[in-house]
Amino acid sequence: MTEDHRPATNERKRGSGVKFVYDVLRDDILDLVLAPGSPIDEIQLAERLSMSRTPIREALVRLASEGLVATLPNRSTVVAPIDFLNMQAFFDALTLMYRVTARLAAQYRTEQNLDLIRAEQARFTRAVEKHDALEMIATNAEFHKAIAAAARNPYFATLSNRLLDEGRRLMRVYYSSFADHLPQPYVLEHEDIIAAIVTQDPAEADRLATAHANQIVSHIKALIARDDRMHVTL
Amino acid sequence: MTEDHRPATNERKRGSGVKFVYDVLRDDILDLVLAPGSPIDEIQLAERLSMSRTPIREALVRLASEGLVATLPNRSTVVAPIDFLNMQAFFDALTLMYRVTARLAAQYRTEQNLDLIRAEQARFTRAVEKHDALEMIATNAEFHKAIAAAARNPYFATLSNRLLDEGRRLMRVYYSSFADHLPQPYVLEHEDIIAAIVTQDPAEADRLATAHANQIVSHIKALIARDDRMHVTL
DNA sequence: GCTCAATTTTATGTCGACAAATAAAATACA
DNA sequence: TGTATTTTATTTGTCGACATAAAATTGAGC
Repeated sequence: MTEDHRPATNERKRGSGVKFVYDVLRDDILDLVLAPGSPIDEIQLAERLSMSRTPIREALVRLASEGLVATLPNRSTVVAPIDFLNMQAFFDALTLMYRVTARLAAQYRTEQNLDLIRAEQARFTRAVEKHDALEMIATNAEFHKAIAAAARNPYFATLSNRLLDEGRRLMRVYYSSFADHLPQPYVLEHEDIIAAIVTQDPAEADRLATAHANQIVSHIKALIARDDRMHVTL
Repeated sequence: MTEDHRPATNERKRGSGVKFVYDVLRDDILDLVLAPGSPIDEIQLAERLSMSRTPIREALVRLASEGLVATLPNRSTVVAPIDFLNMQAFFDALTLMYRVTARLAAQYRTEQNLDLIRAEQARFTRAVEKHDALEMIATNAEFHKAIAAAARNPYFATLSNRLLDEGRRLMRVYYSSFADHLPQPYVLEHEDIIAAIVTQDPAEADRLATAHANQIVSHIKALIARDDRMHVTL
C-alpha cells in the first residue's frame, strides 16, 4: 500500500482531473515506482487520488495509446513491460531520431531554443558532477527533448519524446540497483552537438549525433549483456 | 443530421464499445465525412450509436492522443484541422519514414510480409485501372503500411501509420472535389520498391523510396499550389 | 489426493444523473 | 441603436451504481 505524498489533492479545478492522473501515473511509470508488468487497479487508484474511476480510466486510455500501459480486455491494465528481446528496434529508432532532430535543430533553431538547450545541458552537467545517476538520466532526456523541440517537427518530436521516456525507464532498471555514474564523455559530446547547432551546421550535427547515439547504444548494450535479465520480459 | 447506415449496432459485446466508436470516428475523420475543424458533439454521437457518453469520451481521448481530434478544455472537441502552413514538417517525416521502412523491410521481410505487400499492391493497381481516386488513396496508404509492418519496428510503424492516415486525409481534400486520377508512375515505382525488398537490397530500396517520396511530395505541393486554400487553416 | 465443475468474488465496462463552465440569449443602459 | 450585463441554456467533467466477464474459491466425483 503505497503512501501518496503529493500536494493536497482535495481541491482541484474542474477539467484538470484527467491530466492530473495522467501526470501522476506517467511519473510513477517512468521512475519505475510502478514496476513494468505490474497491474494497475482502477479502484485503488481512485481511492488514493480521491476521485471517481471515470477520469482515471480516461488517463489510462491515453497512457495506453502512448504505449506506457497495456490494456487487456475485460482484465486489468498493466504497466507496459520492457521488451528486452526487441531492443534493436528501440536502438534503431533512437539513433535515427537523435540524428534527424539534431540536423533539423541546426537548421531551424531560434535563440530561445538555444537558451533552453543550454539550460538543460547545465542541469545535466550538475547531475554528472553530483554523480546522481537518476538525475542524470532524467536531465539527459530533457536535453534531447529540447533539441527535438528546436527541430520544429511535431512528428519527430512526438516519437523522440516517446523514445526518450522509454530509454529513461530502461536505464533506471540498471541504475536504481547499483548506483553507478554515467561516463564523462557524454557531457563533452553534448557540448559538441550544441556547438554544431549554434553554428547551424546540419551535417556536423548529424555526424556528432550519430556518434553520440552509438555511444549510448553500446553503453546500454553493455549493461544488458552483463545482466541475466536480458531474456526475461519484465 | 447524418444518417447511420452501419450494421445494426444494438447488440454488441461487452468491451467492444470504445473500439467501435473509435473505428467509426476514425473512418469518418479520415474519409472527411467529418470536416476538419468541425465540432464533435458527444451527446449526438451517443444517441446516434445508441450508447452512453462514457465509451465515446474514452474513444475521443484516444483519438486526441493520436492527433486526429483536438480537445479544447471545457469546450467542444473538434476534428483536427489540417495545417497547411506547417506542411514541410509533414513532408520531411513522410519521406524519412518511406526511406527507413523500405530499407528495414528489405532486411527483415518474411515471405508472409511479401504476400501482404503484393496483395495491397494488387488492390492499388486495380484502383488505378478503375480511375477510382478515393480507392487509390486508401490502397496506397495500405501498401505503405504493409511495408512498414515488414520493417519490424513498432516505433517506425506507429509514426508511419499516423503520417499515412494524415496524408490520406490531405489527398481527399483535393480528390473529393474534382475526381482526378493519380499518375501512372506510382504503380511502377511501387513495383520497383517491391523488387528491391524481395531481393533484400536495402540501399536500392532506400534510393527508390526516396525518389517515390519526392514524387508524391511534389505532387501534393502542386495540388496545394494551384489551390487558394493553402493559407487557410481548415 | 487430484481433476473438473459449480459458485463466489473481484474488477472492469457501461450507464444515467448531477454540477460546473462556457456559449447564447435576453435585458438594461447609455 | 449599439454596447455592457445579467440570465438562460447547452455541453462538458465527474460521480456513484449496476451489469457482466474473468479469476479465485469451493465442492463433488473418481
